[in-house]
Amino acid sequence: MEREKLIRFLLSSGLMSRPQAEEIAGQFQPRTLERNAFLLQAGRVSDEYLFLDRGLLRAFVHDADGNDVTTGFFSGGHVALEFASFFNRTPSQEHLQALTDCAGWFITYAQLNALFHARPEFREFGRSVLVRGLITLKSRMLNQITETATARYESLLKTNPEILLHAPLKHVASYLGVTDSSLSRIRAGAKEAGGT
Amino acid sequence: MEREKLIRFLLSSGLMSRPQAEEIAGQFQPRTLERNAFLLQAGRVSDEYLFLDRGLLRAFVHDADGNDVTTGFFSGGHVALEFASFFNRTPSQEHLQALTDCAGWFITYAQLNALFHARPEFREFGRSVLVRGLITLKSRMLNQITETATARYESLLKTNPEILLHAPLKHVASYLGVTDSSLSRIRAGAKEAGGT
DNA sequence: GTAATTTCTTGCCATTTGGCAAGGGCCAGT
DNA sequence: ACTGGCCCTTGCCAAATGGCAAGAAATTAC
Repeated sequence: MEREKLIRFLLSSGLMSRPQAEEIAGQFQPRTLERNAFLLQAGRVSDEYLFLDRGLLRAFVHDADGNDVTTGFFSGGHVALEFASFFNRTPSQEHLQALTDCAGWFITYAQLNALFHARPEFREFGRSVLVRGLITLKSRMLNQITETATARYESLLKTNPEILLHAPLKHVASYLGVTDSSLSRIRAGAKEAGGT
Repeated sequence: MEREKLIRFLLSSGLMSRPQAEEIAGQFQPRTLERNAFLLQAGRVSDEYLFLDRGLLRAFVHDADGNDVTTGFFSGGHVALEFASFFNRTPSQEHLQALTDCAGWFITYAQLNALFHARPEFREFGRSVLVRGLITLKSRMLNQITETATARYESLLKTNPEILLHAPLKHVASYLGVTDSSLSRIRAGAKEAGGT
């Protein structure tokens, strides 16, 4: 079945049985995005809880000086979502844009709440997604504070190489908290060190 | 009633009525901590969902080089908790330690789940606490990436001055991602600029 | 009250990173 | 095929921050 990846994602939490996962997955609707299309624009309220099957998205804001700052990447097998806007029903600060063609499965806020109400196991699952988001962000923060720019780049290279294949350097740079010229030099340095 | 601050915290989400908040608050038990006492030690599983009435706590880890890194501060009026350990029932990576004498109200994991099950409005509230945690951390991350050390210090000074009153400089420094000597210089500079 | 410990500051210099601008390569649209 | 626009790199120098060590100040322990 085409929803297999979504079902496996629901099961990955260890909080529900396969039949339960299949039934929940049945509620999701297909969603595709072409490269450069926006899943969400700043100022709008997010209404799609999207599980990304394949493709790559990035989240970004415009900072005070008008520069783009990439706040996150979402790759296949994960939920691609601006939690704050979706759950609080408030206008998003962020844009979510496809870096490559994307395909996935979504449910709306109303559907999600109905499912939370009806299915305790899905409730638990929803909580675990939020907690995972917190854990990821926390470890990124710790990495940001304790590691040099070079180490942060190498760590991204190890854990999320697909990002570096599809995202332009400047997006990766602002995500890592360095300028694009610095990242270019870091990358040049890494290549040289690795090649010797 | 002494639980008033907790009740007001429950109400702050706008997700329940006063009688509901009062009844939920009644389930919490009092908790005090003396300065330097640990609410949670790394390696143990957190089992107290603590609302902090007054006092100040800090969360910290030991990084690869054996240095303390402060990952967060918790002040009165907020939940002081290591979400990952509490919700996933896994050993904590972090220590939570009182910087001043503290007092608050807690419920255990079992109690919290029973309440989530029995009271949909408390479930929603629990979710909103998680989402707030994510928002806070995200904005800290953005601040870390886009602002200089000086700006980060000044922003902390504005939004959480109580931290600077009670936490030693080195803890604040690692929280802000600078060395303690740099923070000392930043502070000297700010004083001078402000005083002129 | 005194000694021990921790905390904070400061000087000196090294390292890391940023800012700017120029140039080359590559891709997309016509 | 041409052309304009990104994308990436690189040189030059400036600015920000770190590392280390010494000493003053404050706090804590006995």
